[in-house]
Amino acid sequence: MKRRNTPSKEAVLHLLVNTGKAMSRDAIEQKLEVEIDRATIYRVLNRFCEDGMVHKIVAEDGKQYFAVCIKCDEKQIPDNHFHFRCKNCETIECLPEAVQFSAPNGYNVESVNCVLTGICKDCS
Amino acid sequence: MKRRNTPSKEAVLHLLVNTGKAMSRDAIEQKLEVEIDRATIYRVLNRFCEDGMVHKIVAEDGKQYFAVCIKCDEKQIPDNHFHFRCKNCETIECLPEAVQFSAPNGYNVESVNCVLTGICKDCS
DNA sequence: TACCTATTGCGACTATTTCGCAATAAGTAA
DNA sequence: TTACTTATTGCGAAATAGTCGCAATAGGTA
Repeated sequence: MKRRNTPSKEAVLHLLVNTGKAMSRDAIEQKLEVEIDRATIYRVLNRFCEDGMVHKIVAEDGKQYFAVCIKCDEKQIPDNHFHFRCKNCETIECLPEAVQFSAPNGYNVESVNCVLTGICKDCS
Repeated sequence: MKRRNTPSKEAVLHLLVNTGKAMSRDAIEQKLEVEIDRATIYRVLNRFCEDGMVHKIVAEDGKQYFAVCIKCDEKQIPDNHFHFRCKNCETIECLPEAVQFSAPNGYNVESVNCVLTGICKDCS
């Protein structure tokens, strides 16, 4: 299953890189200058996740948010950092702080999904 | 808006207390002996949340889970502890460990939603 | 240039959660 | 007990997010 370069992939990736925050499919679709189908956006994003270029967070609103995290490569578990979701500007950003936890004996943690919700620096 | 006692409320609350884990509306509906409407279950659960008897977690699957947390009263922010979601038995439980974080300056955290996903003690 | 197949767009579909409205019933007071 | 107020319920409809199958399109390679 070799990947191919397409305008859709490039547009979505550029948008994520430029924004620097985690975005929902909805936000991505609105900010895109090209028009891309809903299903395609999801497929592109999920492919990015599979390839480790992007990570996915699920916020308190139950929606998926996708972000290119610059520091991902440096860590073993890529997305074990906190995320901050601003209720005002509706964005999610990756916080530099890593999530510290020690699961009880017998619990095997495979992934971490930590979102702090509130008002961000720019909005307060 | 005074609350009234109804069989539906009692049934849902008893189930949550007996189970001791966080349950989705789906799981609640299946385990209930009485038949209660979907919408009613949601309304009952959300009322419990408003009253501080129950807290809500959103997991990586985007679904809402509700739990009576015994230790809630002892803390200021009620649900700032980790949750563990088992991919095998499909349950979510409250872990005793509190979430430690320090948001950057200017960020105002109002709520915390931290879910660790993996295989729980009973399933591994 | 031709070919293989990854990718796209479209439409339909599932699942979760919410909402409006009329009917029911819990709590209170007479 | 009876009457009354209104919180609560059930039902149907609807909003929203995300997925899937299929035919058409278009990268990449030979």
